Amino acid sequence: METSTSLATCVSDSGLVQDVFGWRVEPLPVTEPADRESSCSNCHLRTACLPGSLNTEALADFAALARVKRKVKRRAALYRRGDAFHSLYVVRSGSFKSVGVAGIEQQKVTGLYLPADIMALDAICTGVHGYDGIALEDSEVCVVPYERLTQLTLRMPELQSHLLQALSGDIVRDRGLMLRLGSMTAEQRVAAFLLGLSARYQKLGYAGTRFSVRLARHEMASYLGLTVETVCRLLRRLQQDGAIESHLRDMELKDVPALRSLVGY
Amino acid sequence: METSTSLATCVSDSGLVQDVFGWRVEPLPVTEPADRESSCSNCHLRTACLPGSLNTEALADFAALARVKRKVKRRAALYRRGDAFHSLYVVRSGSFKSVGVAGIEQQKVTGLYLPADIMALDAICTGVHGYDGIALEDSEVCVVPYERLTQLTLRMPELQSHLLQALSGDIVRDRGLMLRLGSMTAEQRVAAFLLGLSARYQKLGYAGTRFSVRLARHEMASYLGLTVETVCRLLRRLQQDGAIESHLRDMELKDVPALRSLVGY
DNA sequence: CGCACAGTTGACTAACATCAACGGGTGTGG
DNA sequence: CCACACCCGTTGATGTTAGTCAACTGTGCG
Repeated sequence: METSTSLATCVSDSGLVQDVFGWRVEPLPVTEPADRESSCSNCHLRTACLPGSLNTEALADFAALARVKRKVKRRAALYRRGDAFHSLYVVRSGSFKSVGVAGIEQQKVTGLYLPADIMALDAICTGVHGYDGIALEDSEVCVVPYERLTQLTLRMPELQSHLLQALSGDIVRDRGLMLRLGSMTAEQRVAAFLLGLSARYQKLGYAGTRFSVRLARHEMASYLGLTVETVCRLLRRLQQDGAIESHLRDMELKDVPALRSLVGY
Repeated sequence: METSTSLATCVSDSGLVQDVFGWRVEPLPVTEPADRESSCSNCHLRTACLPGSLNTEALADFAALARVKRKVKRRAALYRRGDAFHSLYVVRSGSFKSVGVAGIEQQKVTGLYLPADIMALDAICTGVHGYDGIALEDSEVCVVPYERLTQLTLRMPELQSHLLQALSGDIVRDRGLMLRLGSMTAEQRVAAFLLGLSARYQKLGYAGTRFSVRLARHEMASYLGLTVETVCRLLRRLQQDGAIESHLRDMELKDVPALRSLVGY
């Protein structure tokens, strides 16, 4: 059971798919059509999502395209490194991490995906998934078949524009993280990570000062290019300084300006 | 004068535009139409470039779109952080770096662009350039107006596909660098950087074992998140170990397997 | 209830940054 | 064309940061 639901990310209730305990599990075999009426038109994430501000008829077309949903249990894989790429995935509820390999069997967390984030954009260029996509909690995604999407975008300039923006946005985010990892101290990285998460949650309509980091300490460390111990120590230091309150994965930002000044903005 | 032309990157001979010495120079005021006949159809970079394998008539359309070239003198800016985004740029000859700010007036090199690379993809999502694009030598780019490009892609599925792949490829590269910066030692970063450059030059048809790093030491250091001194020391170490031969910006990879094993592949 | 693992803390170490100094190449101005 | 200055590149000595090793506690799950 996940520790807390302080974030209330509408985790789907009925888990239909069995998962296996542990890190090495098979990807779920097949996609499953959605029985419930869950079109894009009545999705609370719509404005933040790919269809964005499409008009109603265009929205219907897109909704038909993204009709198939898929549930993924905690720790299960949505896709695996090496799998053939066929679809993009939009996080509908829950959260995911992307995991790559760095060096000899060194796993490294390369991305964190929250609701409305698009996964597998990096696989477009090669046709093969370059990273594992692992659910951090019981989650659900909208499956967007890529071939059909690119056909649809030809008819819908706005959608094409959105897709290009999404890809570009990913580049911006990656490059921002690069800047961070390259030339920031460990403390700055941690602070920047928390501020970044806060901003993303705010965009989703949450408060942004209280949230749950869905990553475990070692995942967080991997993501930031640090060790578990230093992450731990730095969180404690930030807490002692009164900048945050942290208990396991629950975070509360108590002094955002202090965090900002740490990062240098 | 640039130190060497060991790479023979067909730098255009006649410099029409005056540049100003130093780091802070004005962006070139206007684009200039190409007088010479320099269509995509007879460009030696074509297969590696955006149009890729378009058929002849489609190629003509694209060539018309990208007809305008622009020369940029060494150290001059193709665009500046904050400039409105209107066009993508494909490097035709020469090379560029993208420079961002990290913290308080800390400049950081975030990208290195060689011939056939597309610049400013990150600006699509915001409509504003997020980084300075600075020529590392006298260079030339093809100007690709973004609005017109997105209109053209609607008629040309292949081109749309190429564009999406290019964007996705950028994500892959960024993420690869992230993996590097995050969890590699300084020596590994340097080795990985050299191997990466080698691969890119090979794709352009060069040998890949002898090339000129167009970045100065401090730029290289910035790009890799290190200091000038450590980059220096590590290059020396690699040279002592017989893995490379380096004289200023001229590099020769003498033992690629050794470099690979350092990085862990 | 107990095991396994996540999280935390402390002592020590290695890696990299910082500070300082110097040769040499490059670009500029005389 | 030459001289000077500046910056690039390099090297050594020292300092600080974060990684490593080890031990312990807390938590969740079987």
